[in-house]
Amino acid sequence: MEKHADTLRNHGIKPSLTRMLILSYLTEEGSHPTVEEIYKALIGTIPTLSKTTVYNTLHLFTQKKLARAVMLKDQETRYDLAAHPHAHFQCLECNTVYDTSAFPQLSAPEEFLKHTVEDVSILFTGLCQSCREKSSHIEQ
Amino acid sequence: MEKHADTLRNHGIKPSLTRMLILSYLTEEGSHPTVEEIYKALIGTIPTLSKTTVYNTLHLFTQKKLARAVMLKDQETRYDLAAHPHAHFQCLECNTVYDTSAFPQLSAPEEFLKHTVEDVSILFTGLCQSCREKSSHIEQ
DNA sequence: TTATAGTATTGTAATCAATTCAATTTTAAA
DNA sequence: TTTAAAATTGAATTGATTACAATACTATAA
Ligand SMILES: [Mn+2]
Ligand SMILES: [Mn+2]
Ligand SMILES: [Zn+2]
Ligand SMILES: [Zn+2]
Repeated sequence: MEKHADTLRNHGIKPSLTRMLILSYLTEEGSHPTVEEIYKALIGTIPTLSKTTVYNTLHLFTQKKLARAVMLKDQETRYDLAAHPHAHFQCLECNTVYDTSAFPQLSAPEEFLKHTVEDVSILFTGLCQSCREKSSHIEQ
Repeated sequence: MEKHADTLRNHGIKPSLTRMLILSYLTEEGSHPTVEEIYKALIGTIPTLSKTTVYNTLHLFTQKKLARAVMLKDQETRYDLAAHPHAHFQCLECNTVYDTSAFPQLSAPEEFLKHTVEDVSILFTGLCQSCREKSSHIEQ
């Protein structure tokens, strides 16, 4: 838990209990959680927790480059820690999101060199292995 | 106009006037328009146009691979023709979206080979040239 | 300790893009 | 023309997000 307090301080965020628990959830529990998921996961531990606080905290984390909003084919915003940049694959059938361990090698387009590129998001979409096997089992 | 009718037919879409005008707008007018923008642009020409029809049409175009929903840091979904796949750069200051002429060379992550990848989205974000020049002019 | 100011958290109301759905209109085939 | 299917409409609703004012908490100075 002190580890999370340090992480917060390192990003210029004062470590409150709520903030530590949200960081803890992002670090150890669910992957790419929504505000709703985080709220439901923590309301047992922090009975006074407000959904607005979860929104506020994630905005703060994002601003301080501790977390980032993942770009996915979803209506609800999903969040990820910013520490290890990586690409995503999202299955359009079951909506599962898979991570890459490393960031894919990407040659920057010359046309964008005149701009100041701060970040890159890469999302692969398609049918995941599990869904493909299921559907090939159904269609004889 | 007959060109757009052909394009629609080639994608298995029956060419109605509304659909041709929406395709025309995507092709010739604004870049990465929202539903709202398309609606406002066409309501003069089709006074009975419903926003629901614009939503329906864009969903149909997307399903038939004629258009695609562009993934951007925006609350409103923006649309693009699917014909020429390309990456985007979005300025976080002025929100302008720039296109690449070609799709950046991207080595597919091995971890995703077991899935069936159907599409890839690439978004660069940062500060565009114009905004950078403006801000460097202000700060002496 | 107490007062005070700044920060964090809360809860309600409002916003707004997107969807639902039943009614209506249009189109094309019989 | 009749009829069925497809396309379009518009009102109501959903649901994520934001705005905002009230309350609670924290830290520091008197
Ligand atoms: Mn991830
Ligand atoms: Mn584009
Ligand atoms: Zn799947
Ligand atoms: Zn800009």
